[in-house]
Amino acid sequence: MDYKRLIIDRITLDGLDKQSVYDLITQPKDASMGDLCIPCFKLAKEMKKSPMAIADAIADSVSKGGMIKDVQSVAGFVNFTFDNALYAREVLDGVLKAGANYGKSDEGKGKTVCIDYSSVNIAKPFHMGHLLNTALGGAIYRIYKTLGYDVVGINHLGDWGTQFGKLIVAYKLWGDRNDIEKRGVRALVDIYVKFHKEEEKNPSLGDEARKWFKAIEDSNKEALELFEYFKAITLKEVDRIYKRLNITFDSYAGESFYNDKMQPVLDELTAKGLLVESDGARVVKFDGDTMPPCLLQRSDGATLYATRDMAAAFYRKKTYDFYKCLYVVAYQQNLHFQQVFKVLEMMGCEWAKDMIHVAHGMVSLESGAMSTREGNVVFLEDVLNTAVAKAKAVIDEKNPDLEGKQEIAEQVGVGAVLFGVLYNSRIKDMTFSFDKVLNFEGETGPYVQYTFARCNSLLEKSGGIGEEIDFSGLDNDSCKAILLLLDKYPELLKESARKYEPSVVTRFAVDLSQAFNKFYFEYKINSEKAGIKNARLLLTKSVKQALSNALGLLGIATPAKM
RNA sequence: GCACUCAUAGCUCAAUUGGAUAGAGCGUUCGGCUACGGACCGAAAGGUUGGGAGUUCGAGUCUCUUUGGGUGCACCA
Repeated sequence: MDYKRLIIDRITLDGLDKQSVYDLITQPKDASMGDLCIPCFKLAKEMKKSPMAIADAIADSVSKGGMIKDVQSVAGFVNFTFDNALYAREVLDGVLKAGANYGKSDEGKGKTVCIDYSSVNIAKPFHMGHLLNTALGGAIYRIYKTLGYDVVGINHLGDWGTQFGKLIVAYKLWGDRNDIEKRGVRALVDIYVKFHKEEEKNPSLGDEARKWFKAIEDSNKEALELFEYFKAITLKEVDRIYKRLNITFDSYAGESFYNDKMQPVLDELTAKGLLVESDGARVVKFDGDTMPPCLLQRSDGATLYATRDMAAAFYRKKTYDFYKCLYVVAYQQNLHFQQVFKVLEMMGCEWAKDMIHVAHGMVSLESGAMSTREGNVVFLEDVLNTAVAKAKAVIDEKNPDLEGKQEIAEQVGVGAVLFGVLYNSRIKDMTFSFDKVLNFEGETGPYVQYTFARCNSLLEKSGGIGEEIDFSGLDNDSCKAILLLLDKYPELLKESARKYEPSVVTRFAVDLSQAFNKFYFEYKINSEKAGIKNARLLLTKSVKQALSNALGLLGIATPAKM
């Protein structure tokens, strides 16, 4: 229900621009002030009256009754208070009728959003940095889908470049097929690290690597076979991780996919006179040197990262005709995307404005920045496994007779890790530590899951929700706080999408859990008489539903018991 | 050097985008199990929002400046 509209309709004051008043309506910071308010300060200029006088006049003109129980003018604010019982019925009805669809919208109908995320590098470990990226992309993917957009999840595989030459050399020197079959990417990483160590002593290895990469480009049979083999090994492992994280993609078109799609881009740039030679290489320069030039072709004719992204942009526009194309990539690459987007704009692509770099912070270790070459990485799988083991230990201690312990431990452990990386604004850097990941108390995934299980348990033990409902059982501050949160959820989802910030959803889940747990301790539910009990059960059921919807968007499971 | 970005409680972070007395969690101290699930709840302590100036009815939020951290600046991705 649109309560803002309701308020507007009740105001009978003349000479008021109702639309601008509508836009001013907001929730007071302090709930004791009321449920919605109009700060009148902005109206003061046009109306040439003091904010206090305007607030007084508006408040006086409002007819109370029904949903609007009270109106107060305080220091330039008009504060509206709802009738708690009516409001409760309205909100709970909305949540429960919609069920799993609560929060859904059709604002994205007919619009396609491409999301480039995860973009794993072949033969490199999937570490905590990738998790932040992947979890963000996956959540944004689901949030946009919920808002009615057609979403295309793209895993822009890092499956091209000289590192494959290096890997082939390393494999031929030290590779052990059995070991690779057994340990997968870890075995590849080991020989990759070894290559870089040996290369320092023996620089000719680098030439050898370049030779092998050229062989891949020339479709040499042996080189191509090994290349495909490394790719298969990596994808198998990565798919296993995606499955645990509830991540899916609609396209795996990566760097190698664009090999034959770059020349047309270079041709067009040349035709438009944008591509110029500089020190033997070809670049696009920017007016007034606002940015360093964008390098698109090396002096030896080879293409670069930016060239591939240009080709990918054109391909995506042509294939999907996107409304927006998001790149979930760490802020390290700010300049790169600014350059690529600007070049597109200079080429006359009006859709360049729809390209958005959703930048996020970087994950480092306490021992410094992560580096595959130096072997300073924490494999995500180890993190997940450790978290699951901890969850299992906690279950063994608190709930030893629980059925399906292993599966629930998986849901709780993985949920804790996912929740942890999605809790802060995406731009924040994070230093990974096991202590943080293994904390299951406070603002964490397990806390929210626990609250969900608690709701579930209450409903299970209630013996069902009867017909008789007395909403006065919800007429208290604790319930009110819950209702306000539930009511706000659809709006929060839109905010989350607009800002590309899954943390809005994560924080909602925590806020709602905190509000419910407070209520739970202050009031009895199942031991109350029927009318009150049923009203509180409806509230419980709504909270359970909202938590489930929110965690679902984050890719986190909701075990009924834990 | 230039560009981007961050700075809020001891620590990790919020703050409805310019609104009312800046809020949570962790940690610390104290309290609550005869459990509708203690992975919980309550209370206390903890702040010159890095510093300075400005814009206005009002600034953690906008502008300028300054300090400190992170990142990036040509043939890697």
